[in-house]
Amino acid sequence: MQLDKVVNFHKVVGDPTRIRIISLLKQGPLHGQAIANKLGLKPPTITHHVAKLKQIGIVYQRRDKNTIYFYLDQKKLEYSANAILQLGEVTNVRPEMSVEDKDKLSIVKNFFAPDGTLKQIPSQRKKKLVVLAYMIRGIETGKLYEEKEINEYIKQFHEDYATIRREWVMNHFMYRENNQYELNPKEMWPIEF
Amino acid sequence: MQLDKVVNFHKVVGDPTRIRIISLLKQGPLHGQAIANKLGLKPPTITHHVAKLKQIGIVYQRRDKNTIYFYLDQKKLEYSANAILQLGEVTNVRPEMSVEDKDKLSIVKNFFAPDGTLKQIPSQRKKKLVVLAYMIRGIETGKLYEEKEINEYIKQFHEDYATIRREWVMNHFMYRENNQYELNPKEMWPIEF
DNA sequence: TATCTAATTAGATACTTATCGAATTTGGAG
DNA sequence: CTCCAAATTCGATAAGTATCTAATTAGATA
Repeated sequence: MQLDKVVNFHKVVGDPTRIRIISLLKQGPLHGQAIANKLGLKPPTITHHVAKLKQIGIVYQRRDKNTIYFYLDQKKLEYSANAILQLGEVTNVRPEMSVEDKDKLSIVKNFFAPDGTLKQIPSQRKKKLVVLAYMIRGIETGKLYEEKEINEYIKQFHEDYATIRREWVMNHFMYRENNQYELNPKEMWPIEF
Repeated sequence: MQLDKVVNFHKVVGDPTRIRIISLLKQGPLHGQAIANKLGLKPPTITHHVAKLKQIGIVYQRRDKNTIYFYLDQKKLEYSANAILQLGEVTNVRPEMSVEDKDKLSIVKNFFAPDGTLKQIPSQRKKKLVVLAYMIRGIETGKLYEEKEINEYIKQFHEDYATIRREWVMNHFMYRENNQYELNPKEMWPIEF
């Protein structure tokens, strides 16, 4: 049961300082000192709170020189906020499919040529999901992609980018909103990877 | 800003015992002792937690003889869980319309006959909302109504029940799902009442 | 009215945690 | 290598709170 996860999400979010940080990051990424200034708090306090927000996965960071920028993962936030609504639901058997790591490895070996291209799209659902998850590794969390970019990226594996792109969206690896694409949090994937 | 409200909601929900109570009540109403037994806790502890759940409006109670049954307000839970997602949004100017109490009173006096029937449906938006909110008093929180029941209820005020029913749904006083109707939490109403 | 049951209140204890100052670490830049 | 700025870790303090027992209240029934 992911009951603990739900509890922890709300415990973390149920703090005025952290809600204010979330509000700030919603407008765009910020670095630690900037957050501290805007909230009238000291850097150690920000580290403390951001650590908790990272722990529940709704904030991630990227480094630029000496400065670390913190980003809000809106999709993950949305997903986590809604988890409480499906507490007792039968559809709670996520991940739908559990596959042994060694099986994943052999599937990948079978379907990809030595040059890294995909020989064919598997027709078996399980194998298809493994291949889809494998290929999506290069897509970054929190980044918005144009359809063109996605297509270009997929071409390194296979010429039929349209099918693969559609499979990604259909199987909740990605999210599509007015022609832009975004990686979904792994919790939404139909398979562990 | 309802920032405090959002914080408080998550603070209250971010506790394992209270999440377990929510899960229990999701399956149907229960009285205090029953909850205490199921969770292996003492009655005072349940009182403590339920008080908090009531305070944020997701639980309400109804008395039957000496026993008090606690109910989960699912719609309110849903609404509150999603509030965090609209934190910085412009649409945050709820309630859309603020009306003085004395104005409400005179609107009600003008539009309702001494026998309690509605003389006519106001065309002015503000007055219409006041009248709609006034008539919905008799609809109970958390109860599911068939369309027929709603119609019968409205007829005590006005013969054109279809229009009034439609107005209630359009203005978020009620929620409709596969031909059943349910009162929305007051936070969703376009007016205070 | 007296009595019974469920619920609540009050007070105590133990545990958690938000915040800060001081010290340390990290990763460039000169 | 040395210096610098940003971030983190550590330890202390103060505030908050989940849980219990014991005592009290609220409502119904006889």
